[in-house]
Amino acid sequence: MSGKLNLDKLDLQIIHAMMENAEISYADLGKQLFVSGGTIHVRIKKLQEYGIVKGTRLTVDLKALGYDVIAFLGIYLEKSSLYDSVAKDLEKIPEIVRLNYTTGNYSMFAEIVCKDINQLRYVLHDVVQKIKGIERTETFISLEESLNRNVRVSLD
Amino acid sequence: MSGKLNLDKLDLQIIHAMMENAEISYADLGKQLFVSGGTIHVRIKKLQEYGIVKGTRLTVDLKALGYDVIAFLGIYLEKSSLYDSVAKDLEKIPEIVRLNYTTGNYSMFAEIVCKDINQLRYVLHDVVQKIKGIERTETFISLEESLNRNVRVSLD
DNA sequence: ATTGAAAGAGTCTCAGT
DNA sequence: ACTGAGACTCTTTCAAT
Repeated sequence: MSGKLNLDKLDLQIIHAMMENAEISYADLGKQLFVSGGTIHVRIKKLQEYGIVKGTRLTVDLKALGYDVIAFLGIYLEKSSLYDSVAKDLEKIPEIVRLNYTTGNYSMFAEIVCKDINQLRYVLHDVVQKIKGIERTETFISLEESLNRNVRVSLD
Repeated sequence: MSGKLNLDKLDLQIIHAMMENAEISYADLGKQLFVSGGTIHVRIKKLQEYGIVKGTRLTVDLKALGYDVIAFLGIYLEKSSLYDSVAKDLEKIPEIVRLNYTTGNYSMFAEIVCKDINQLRYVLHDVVQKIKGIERTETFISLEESLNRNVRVSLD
């Protein structure tokens, strides 16, 4: 299921190109890679079937939509065995957009997007802190996002 | 430039729907929202011109592509005035996919994607640690990603 | 501003190689 | 497997409202 499948150079070139520009047409991408648009189509279909290409996601200007606050949460659990249960509770909070189980200081790491500081305070104090199993959290508010990009996949 | 523009309910409904499913056709989205496909098209063009909709991004299964390690870095700077210069150096590292200037313990927060632990060690020790202005870093390796989604934009 | 239809461009399928 | 062409679908434009 997971692990590396047998992807050839063309597969990797397609992924590489589409991670830089997801909107390129099959015909144009084919020209760039010296194959037909039909071949690009077949390969992408295969990559989707394998679950390697999961889909596309709309990227928006959150600030312009009134979402002014991005924050990161370092979460301490009472017992790390509570991860699954806490994760399930955190997933129910729509403002939480990312959640990772991590090594190091914190048991888990979350990212949260809010309209303003008041909403952040509400979510942290009245929702997150009431979840059973969370001991305490540390909040890092983003003052500026300088980078947010796809990883550059190598061709080998 | 930034700040809220005059977006009406339809604009927000379009953004809301496309953040859940970026691949829906204008015709289908129009049916769902009781307007024509042409209207959807005009609105999306406007949202793109305003820079509210920035584009789409391909999402892939990084593990399947051999990128087994996601880590978060808390970065301490010697002086926080060095942010811009350090940010510029970090941007040159292709494995760094995200960078935020933050309040709290760390001066900045980065996300890094690597093929394996060896590559992570190389990037941290031989590249990141050699950047002028970085005092030290703390590394949080993700053992599991339980959530990675778009924020759910509200319709008001 | 929105519509509906026509033109243009892209995706998808398939027979041939 | 890849190609090229045809069928199909989607995007884009535009005259009318």
